[in-house]
Amino acid sequence: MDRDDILKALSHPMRVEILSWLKEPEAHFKSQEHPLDMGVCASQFERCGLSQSTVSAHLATLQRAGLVTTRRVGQWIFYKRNEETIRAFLKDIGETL
Amino acid sequence: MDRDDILKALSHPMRVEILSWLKEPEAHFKSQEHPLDMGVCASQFERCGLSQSTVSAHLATLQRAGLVTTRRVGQWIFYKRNEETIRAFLKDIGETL
DNA sequence: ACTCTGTATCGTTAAATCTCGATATAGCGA
DNA sequence: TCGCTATATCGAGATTTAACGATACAGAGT
Repeated sequence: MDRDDILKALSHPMRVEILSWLKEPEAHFKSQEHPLDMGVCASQFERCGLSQSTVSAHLATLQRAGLVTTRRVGQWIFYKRNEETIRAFLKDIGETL
Repeated sequence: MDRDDILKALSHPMRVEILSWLKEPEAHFKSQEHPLDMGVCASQFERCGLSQSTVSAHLATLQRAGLVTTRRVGQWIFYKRNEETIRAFLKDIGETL
């Protein structure tokens, strides 16, 4: 849990929004072959209007910061919030600020 | 209270550290003519090793985000945490993430 | 082996950020 | 008014970031 890395990751509104969407996948991501509790398929995030490569880069940034975890299933990669890291970060930032 | 602006302001470690220092001014800023509860004099922050102009820019960023307030007294400008905004931000980010 | 789909990576361009020294501005005091 | 101190702003260079299209890679199915 690197606070600076996480704050950098959160410094782009789209990445914050992605994390927020992942709190309630069923509310924000409708049609997906696999059950949503496996995670959300990467391509689903293109609904934000950015290109596939840009979305991929944002997801990679979130993963490097430890805010999401990924799981490959066949040709798909599913993204989930990393609740543990997120909780640790919120605790840390709450004590620091 | 603009969450995106605040997150951008917090995306530089030095600015987070400045806010942290301001939690306990007496612990981090020793000799100052005026009482520390007026705020901390801008020049005090140069102890971080950055140049005067760079420190000034960081302080301006924090102020634009509403994280600190300033008060001019004579030729000095005193910086204080804006506890209200900080609290509001922590509440907001805790609910968003 | 070939193709299709999903995702990552590359290369590039534009814009933003960080840092500095130099300069400008503002207020104090002689 | 002049000089001194504190702070802000300017201009420039270096680095980072964001975005895109194109391409590479990986897995599934034919």
